[in-house]
Amino acid sequence: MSENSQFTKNSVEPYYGYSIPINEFFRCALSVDCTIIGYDKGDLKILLIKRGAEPFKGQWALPGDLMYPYENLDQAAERVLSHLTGLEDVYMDQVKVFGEVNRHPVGRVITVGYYSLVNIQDYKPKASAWAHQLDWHLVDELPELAFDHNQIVTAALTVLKERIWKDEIGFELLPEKFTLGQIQALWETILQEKFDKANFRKKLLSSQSLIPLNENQQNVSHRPAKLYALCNKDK
Amino acid sequence: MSENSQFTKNSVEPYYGYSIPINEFFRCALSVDCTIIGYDKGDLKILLIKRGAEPFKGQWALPGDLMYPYENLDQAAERVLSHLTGLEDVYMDQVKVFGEVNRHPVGRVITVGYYSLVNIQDYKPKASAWAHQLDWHLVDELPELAFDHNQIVTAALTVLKERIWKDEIGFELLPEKFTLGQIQALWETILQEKFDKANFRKKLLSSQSLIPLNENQQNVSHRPAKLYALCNKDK
DNA sequence: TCAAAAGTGTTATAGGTACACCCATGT
DNA sequence: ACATGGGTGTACCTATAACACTTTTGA
Repeated sequence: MSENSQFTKNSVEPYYGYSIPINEFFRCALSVDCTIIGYDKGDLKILLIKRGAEPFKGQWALPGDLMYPYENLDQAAERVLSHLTGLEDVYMDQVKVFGEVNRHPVGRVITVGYYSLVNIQDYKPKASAWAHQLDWHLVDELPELAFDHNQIVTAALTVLKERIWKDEIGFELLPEKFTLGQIQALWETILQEKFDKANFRKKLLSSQSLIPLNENQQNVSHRPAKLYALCNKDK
Repeated sequence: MSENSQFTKNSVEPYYGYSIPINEFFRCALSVDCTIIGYDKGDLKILLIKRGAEPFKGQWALPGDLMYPYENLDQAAERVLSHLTGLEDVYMDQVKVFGEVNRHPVGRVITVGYYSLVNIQDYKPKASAWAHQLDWHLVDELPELAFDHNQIVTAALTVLKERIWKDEIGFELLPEKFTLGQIQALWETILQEKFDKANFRKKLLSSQSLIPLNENQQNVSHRPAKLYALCNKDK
């Protein structure tokens, strides 16, 4: 039971027999919070902002915003991401809704968690009034975040793990041209698991989702690897 | 862009630079809509109510309700289900959020889709003021539903299919004691796919999630099948 | 010449598919 | 006797796991 509500469970009847004025229901705000995941030299990172205003002023948080009256949730999430990174057409998806009564001190704010995968090389930081400071943080060294944002990150990473094999995502975290070794290292980082090199590449190549390029790695102190590109997804 | 909003995209700035009063954000309501799935003699069914009030008066809809100020989303969903069926401790899970701007004619209502699985035999209908009429409808013969409820049902069924193997759910739709043939028929109905009898039972029995009982089917005009019960889930 | 990572082949095994067959019961 | 669904065994095939080996580069 929330302290910021004068209504108790016993005072209400369900549906069309509302014991409180209908207007009392229209007092929620919706927000989106984005877990923006990047990959850099073998490490998974999350883009965080330092909050410039109360509540949780000075604390790190996921970039997010209230949903405006004219937009739907997906649009709000895309707006947050594009304002922050300047990137458009980035992979994004819903994770889960977080609706605990007291999760936001200012009022009843229900948030929808999103996650997106960006290639850190493409990312151009755009500091702005609402994001005084923003930085990539190592995924296993996250500070304590504002609100329930640590929970949102955890849920986002779980969803990513579940979807990586099935939907063949994750390539968004790599440059356009990549080697099989890079994919393997990335998936091993995400799934926290080691794979046999030979078996991994057999499986990946048989999936028909990679295009082999006529190009090799350069300036590496070992046999240069063949570069691949992602097939335009048909499914 | 919604017609019931006086705000346009160009008039706003993101986050902490709000160009509209903060109160304008706290005008949403949250609702839950439950896709209650049952299984009866080889058919999947969904429990629908006939709406007794505008909007969409007289039209079939998913049972749902606005979320009260004192409760969180899961609690709201449990309340809807328990008021409707009298059942407690039923399998339930979030499906997805539906937040299109104009999805609800009365105002900005964002709904969270839930789905739950109930054994029709245990179900005791509880007609009430808000549900004048309620009935099970065959899943492939659903009428046109109020709001975006057809979309919610589709999403719920997709989630069910995705989770059935991984999480070994679906048993909730069967009586406490069941035969392997019954499970196979159920899964074939849900997944719209036929399985080889021998292979299906090998796979299921090797999963260690069923307890064989010392009991058989009775009064069937063929060899009576052994009854099984679901193992208390440990994972 | 060495380290380091790319890249390939071979074998064993587990799991899945297809299908044939027998069993117990009510009518 | 037969229809109906329960229940089992076997042979085959494919996916994958384990591991050994060769190749190409920079230092």
